[in-house]
Amino acid sequence: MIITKNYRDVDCGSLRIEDVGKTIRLAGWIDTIRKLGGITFITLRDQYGITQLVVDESLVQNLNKEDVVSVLGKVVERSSKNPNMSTGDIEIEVDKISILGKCDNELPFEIKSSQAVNEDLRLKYRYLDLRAEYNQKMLKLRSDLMFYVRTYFHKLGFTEVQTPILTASSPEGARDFLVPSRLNPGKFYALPQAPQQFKQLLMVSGLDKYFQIAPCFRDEDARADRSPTEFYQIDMEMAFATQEDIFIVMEGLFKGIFEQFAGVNIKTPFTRIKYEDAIRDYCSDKPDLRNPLKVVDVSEVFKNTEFNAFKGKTIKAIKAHTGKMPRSFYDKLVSFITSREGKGMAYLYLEEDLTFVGGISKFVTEEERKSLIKLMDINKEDSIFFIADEKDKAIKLTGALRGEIANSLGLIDDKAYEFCWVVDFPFYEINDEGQIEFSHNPFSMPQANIEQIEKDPLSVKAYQYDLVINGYESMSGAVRNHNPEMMVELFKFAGYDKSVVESKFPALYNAFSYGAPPHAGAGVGFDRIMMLLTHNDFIRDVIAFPMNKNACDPLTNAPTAVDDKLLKDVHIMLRPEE
RNA sequence: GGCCCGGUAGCUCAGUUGGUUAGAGCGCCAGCCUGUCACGCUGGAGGUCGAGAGUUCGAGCCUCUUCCGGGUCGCCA
Repeated sequence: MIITKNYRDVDCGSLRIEDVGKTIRLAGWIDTIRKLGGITFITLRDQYGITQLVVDESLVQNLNKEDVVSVLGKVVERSSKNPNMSTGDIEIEVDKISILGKCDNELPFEIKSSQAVNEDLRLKYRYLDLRAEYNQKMLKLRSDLMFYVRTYFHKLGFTEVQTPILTASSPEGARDFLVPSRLNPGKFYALPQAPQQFKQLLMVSGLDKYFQIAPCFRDEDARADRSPTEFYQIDMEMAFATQEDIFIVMEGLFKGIFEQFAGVNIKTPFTRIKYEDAIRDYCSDKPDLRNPLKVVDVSEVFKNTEFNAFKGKTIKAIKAHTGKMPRSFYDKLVSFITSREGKGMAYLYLEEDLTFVGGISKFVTEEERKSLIKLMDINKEDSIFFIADEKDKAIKLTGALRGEIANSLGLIDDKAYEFCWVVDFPFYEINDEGQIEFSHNPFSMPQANIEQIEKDPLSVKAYQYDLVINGYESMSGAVRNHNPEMMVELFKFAGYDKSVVESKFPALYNAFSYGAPPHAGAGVGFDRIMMLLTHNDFIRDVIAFPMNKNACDPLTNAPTAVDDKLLKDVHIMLRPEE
């Protein structure tokens, strides 16, 4: 490691007992000042650590916490050592203190405990927030992770390519961020949602293996685990590759990352779950496999029910060993469901004598009771939770309920990592208007030929895969369709004619008719990996300068209004809000 | 855009049924203190209770409007 030496000889984390006797200079921020009458202890902090200074009363006038200072002194052995500090065996007897940068203002919050502070204030003073030890570690981890990823792909012979930031708006996917063109009045660039088309063009260009740690931009609303504006993606693509080739490369990457940075053993190959099985067993296409609960469809059991809420509905059930629980336990789950616009949640509890009590027990016939116990393998002191609704909604609500039940029963080991591939996504789906549309993206390769697709489009799967870690979709990819004629046919089933393909994706469509290799690839959410490694549920906590929920940056005040002249340059006139 | 939660000292929060001068911990300032390491002890300063309107003899507390922040659904790979 290099350390600059104009203001200091060593950093604040490296002095040890064997340095005793040296005269030395240190520089850093004043972390704490503890005055004990004639003697004062100061801790000096930099990125690398903390060193204690012993200072005479005469030298500490005018010193504040967070002043940046350079000190000259002698390393001495402490009379009372601190085993919790790496530099705890020694301290510096200070002869001279020079102030390099004064901290005149009272701090808006205490740096050590900034994690507890209102996020908006932390973001406004992000440079102070970042001084905290946990944030210094986060920045270092991000850097080390980036380096690890680059090294991994370089070792495998991948080539990193920078693709454009100002590009064309694409009609699929999320809302684009637009940039007006000064030289082309009335026209706009779009920031890329992902380098998707460019990396496929690189395959046509003859690049065998591409990767990039790419900024991606999507103008959609934020979530705790979703950045509202921009995020980084580990983007990769390989020519002459199949789904299996991608899995081998990416399993190696994830195994390496989690073994190196989380210190856990990762077994490969990862579990694979078909999309339809994930929906059946977990009511989710991104199942958290740390959660042991499974879903059972019990619509058949209740096909003759007299219970109004169940009549004619898709009924999903989850069994969990709860023991006797107070009414409030179930009420909380019911309100969890109703807050998601579910009609409710029914439940039953199985007593020692295997009779149902509570909830909807009086509506359950003897025949239904027996079928349920058999079908769901229910034992005494289990609860069963039911969601009854239209099919899609029942699946959505049950998926969420499965997580909520596990959380409230403490069934999830928050230090564990569970990986699974979700594969065989459907190529098409049917929308609310009864029309066939692409379910994922139209450029993935179907697992069928055109004749088969024509017979039953909705049954066709795509070579489309996600990697799910602890319920987070952490990677998504596909084998791409590199055959332009087939692509035109596939668009036809979704109601688009050839001209749509040609006009919406001109570069890709044209390129594919100049000799395109079969290719496949993936994109990994870099920030999501950071969240998983740090066991953090908030994406803004793993980004150096994040924006808030409303896509504003309290530090720079972005976005800002601009001078009329600048607007004129780019041919823009603002329309007043209603 | 919908729903839920929050906004009281620099920070984190408490504040009862609407009732006297709105409190605590941390931080800050001052004094004491020579082995602390979240130092300790004593004292002090510090408030437009997010904003506006209403109800009331009286509002931090009730009602309405509005602004700001967070979570979530919609949206989003």
